[in-house]
Amino acid sequence: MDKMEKTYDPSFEKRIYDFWMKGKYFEAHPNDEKEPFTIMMPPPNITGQLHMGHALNHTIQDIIIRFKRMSGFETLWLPGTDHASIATEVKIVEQMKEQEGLTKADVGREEFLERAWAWKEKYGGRIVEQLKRLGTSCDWSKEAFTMDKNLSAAVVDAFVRYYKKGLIYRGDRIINWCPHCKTALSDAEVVYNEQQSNLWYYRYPFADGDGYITIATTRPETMLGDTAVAVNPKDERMQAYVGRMLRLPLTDRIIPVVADDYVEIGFGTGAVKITPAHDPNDFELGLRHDLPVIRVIDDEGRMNENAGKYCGMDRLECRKAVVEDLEKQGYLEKIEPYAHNVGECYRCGETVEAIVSKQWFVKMKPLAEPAIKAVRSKKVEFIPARFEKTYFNWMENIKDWCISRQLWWGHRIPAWYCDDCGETVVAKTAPECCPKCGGHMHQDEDVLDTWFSSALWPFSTLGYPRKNKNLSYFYPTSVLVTAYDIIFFWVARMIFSGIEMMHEVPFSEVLIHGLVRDANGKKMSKSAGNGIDPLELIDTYGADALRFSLATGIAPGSDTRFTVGKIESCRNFINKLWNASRFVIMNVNDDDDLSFPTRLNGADKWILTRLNDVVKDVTINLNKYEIGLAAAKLYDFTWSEFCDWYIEMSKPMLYSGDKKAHSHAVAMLTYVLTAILKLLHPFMPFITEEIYSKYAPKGSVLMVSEWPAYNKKTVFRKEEKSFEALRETIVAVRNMRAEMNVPVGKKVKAYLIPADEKFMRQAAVYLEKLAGVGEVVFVADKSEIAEKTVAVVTAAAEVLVPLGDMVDTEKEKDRLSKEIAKAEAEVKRLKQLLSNKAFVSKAPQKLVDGEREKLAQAEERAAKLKEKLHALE
RNA sequence: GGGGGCAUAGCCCAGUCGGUUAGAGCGCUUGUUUCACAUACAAGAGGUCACAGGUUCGAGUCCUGUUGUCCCCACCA
Repeated sequence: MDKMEKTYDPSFEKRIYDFWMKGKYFEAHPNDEKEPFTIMMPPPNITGQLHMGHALNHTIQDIIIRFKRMSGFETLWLPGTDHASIATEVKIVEQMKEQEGLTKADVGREEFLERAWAWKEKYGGRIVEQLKRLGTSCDWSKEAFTMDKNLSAAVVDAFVRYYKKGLIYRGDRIINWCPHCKTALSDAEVVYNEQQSNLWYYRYPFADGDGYITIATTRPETMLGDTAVAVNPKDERMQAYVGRMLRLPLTDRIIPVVADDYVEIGFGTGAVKITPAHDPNDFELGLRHDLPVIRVIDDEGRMNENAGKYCGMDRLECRKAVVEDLEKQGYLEKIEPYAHNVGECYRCGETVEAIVSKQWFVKMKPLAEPAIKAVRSKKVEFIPARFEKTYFNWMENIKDWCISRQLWWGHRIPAWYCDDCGETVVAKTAPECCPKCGGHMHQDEDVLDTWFSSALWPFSTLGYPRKNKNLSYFYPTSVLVTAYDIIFFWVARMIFSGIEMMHEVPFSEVLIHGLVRDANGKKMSKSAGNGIDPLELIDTYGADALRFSLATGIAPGSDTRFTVGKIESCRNFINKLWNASRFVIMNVNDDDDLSFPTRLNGADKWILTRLNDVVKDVTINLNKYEIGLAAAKLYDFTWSEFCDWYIEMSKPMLYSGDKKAHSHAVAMLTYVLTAILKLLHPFMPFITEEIYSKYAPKGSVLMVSEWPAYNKKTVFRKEEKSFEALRETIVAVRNMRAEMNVPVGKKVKAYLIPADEKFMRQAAVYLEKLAGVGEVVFVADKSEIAEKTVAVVTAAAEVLVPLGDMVDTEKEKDRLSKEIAKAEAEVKRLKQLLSNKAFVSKAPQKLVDGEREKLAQAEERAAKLKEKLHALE
């Protein structure tokens, strides 16, 4: 046996991980003898560093995958990273600017991409190494990157197929534009934050000089692009104005007053200025009324030539100027303070502009329909189910997805345009010349939304579009594990992509977890500086402790707070396991026979019964992804039952000097310990493997061992009950000692009137060891006892302890009275319950019988206690 | 505007098909350096399960409403 240190020290974790890697235990291969179980890792961004969110996400996945592996599945957990188009590009641009004062334009596309790949080489590996420290059992031989050759092939394949089916189109639409990143964004990439601003009221005069109409706006500068004013057709105040023309202030443009339901009668003045080029609603309204679209803001967020004298100004600067000019020229009616939501770029925080621009879009309606059906028909199940609502709400109201990005880092759009005739060709490879006129063709400059490639992740990582064994064996995958904040970005898009491309949903279950918050419930973020570095926690407490602290007390879909106290208590639990194991292992002698004992004693039968129940429950919990419940059960069983009771009960046998008894005890201890190690392994893989290696047969590896099975041959309900009663008795004696101030070390004598003499004679040794009873005298009748005693009454026995001078009659009377009151309250409650005819007739018979038995016990206990009290008076 | 979560011990949270004495952890009180572990052991205190109704033999759990709180979506200028 290896020597084990007194205190658990997690420094062996790296050694264990290397051992697993060397053994290739993480690798999965198509195997027709086994059922596959597949998880696709949500690929972290190459720019990312491991944070607590990753730690939680990967801990959950690893628990599931290790559990399934031990349960006999061919388990594939496929890891990888995401090129994170915009996030990475933003970082590289920042770095170039800071370090060299260079811009993208300075270096050019080719050199920029070289830098990006260099960045990927340098930082893409960083997060992978960090993941390994957590103990993740992914198949690293299949590690993927969204811009790998074959994954890029999948992207092109998907784009071309969508295009040919008419599901991808190019057109002028209003899109979200980030003036800082200088790219289009999808709706999902815009976050809204409330800002304090004003509502400006301006008078637009009628062209014929007769009166004016007042409009209210939050964006005065866009008035330069106004092409109409709209009113509600039902608005009686406005009806006379419809069809009349207005003279747009600061310009010489004449614009109409149009009627449209979009305008809310009660808001503002009831008249809205319409800027089709810079507002999504105005754009739609403009289409309905065939209004001109006049762009006044350019890609940099500056006013363009259509803005007349304001040309070249930044849009915020222009706002000031326009506000000033309108006031000077007498158009201002009033200004009211107003709070409203402003869209910001999810990557850089810049205020997003709505701009009309030519972009590529995915037509969503035809894709959304089958994706909705798949969830409705439970082909894909969300856990917890309430997230289906979020999903439906999004899918049912979805607009077309803008997928082109004016960036360089990403998958270039496989579209070519003819220099001469403008013909568009979408193909997997570059056309040599224009099929129409033979002219030269150039490729679209833009790249695809990074989420376009992530949407294909469940099959692109398995080699699609190449037909191969991995793809047919491991697809569709089993469960996707992710936080709720990414359902729209990723989960929804994987579902429709999988259905469209593979004709099969990408996964049958989506396990949603929450976010890791700080001790005060705040979201951890870099800017707030309240993030905790998981790597530091691993250094201090070990990966096992971090994992267990994240796994315990969590419920699917709910956020969890992380505190240092929590990880400390988990570390303490691991230390407990370490020391319990150390105790077991150091008691194993070379000549001990460790085979399972043929004759079991009462304590054995009790712990085996409890173990079976735990195996059963934990297996059910894990199959239902109830990770927090499973963890709590194991914590409790290991500590409160195995350590606190079974190990203590094994000591008399271990120290008896009887070789056979010693063998028996260590055989049982190692048997239960092994089961515990297996059950805990998914949660704390390192320490369980390490402990197991100290005593397991050579070559036996815990992580690929078999998951414990419920064995009804080792379930003993009668003994379980007897032992529960014995435990109760021991606790009651300890309690009595504490109350009567009996010194800890003092052995007392006890008269015993047992309920089951045979059982108690066997169990008497535990009273001595665990309750400090030095001498047990079995008596049939209390008349045999002459001394003054303190009485403890339980279902297992009456225990009468003479304490000599320490017996204080008054104190004992008080104590007994309290006990009697408790017992009588119980009797009263149960009598009431059982006198309820409806309960007796309608409740399950088993429950009623149980309550009857409880009543009988409580009555007996109360009677005995009263007798004792009587005797003292 | 629409949707959802949460409200349980001093604190932070579990609580599975509704089952009758509501559980951990931390903290608190008391005692213990006992031969696996003081990162420990033993004993204990501490709860009107937000509030009001309802369904049920039985409700922390299901339904309705109220209050408080957090989040997501939409974006009425």
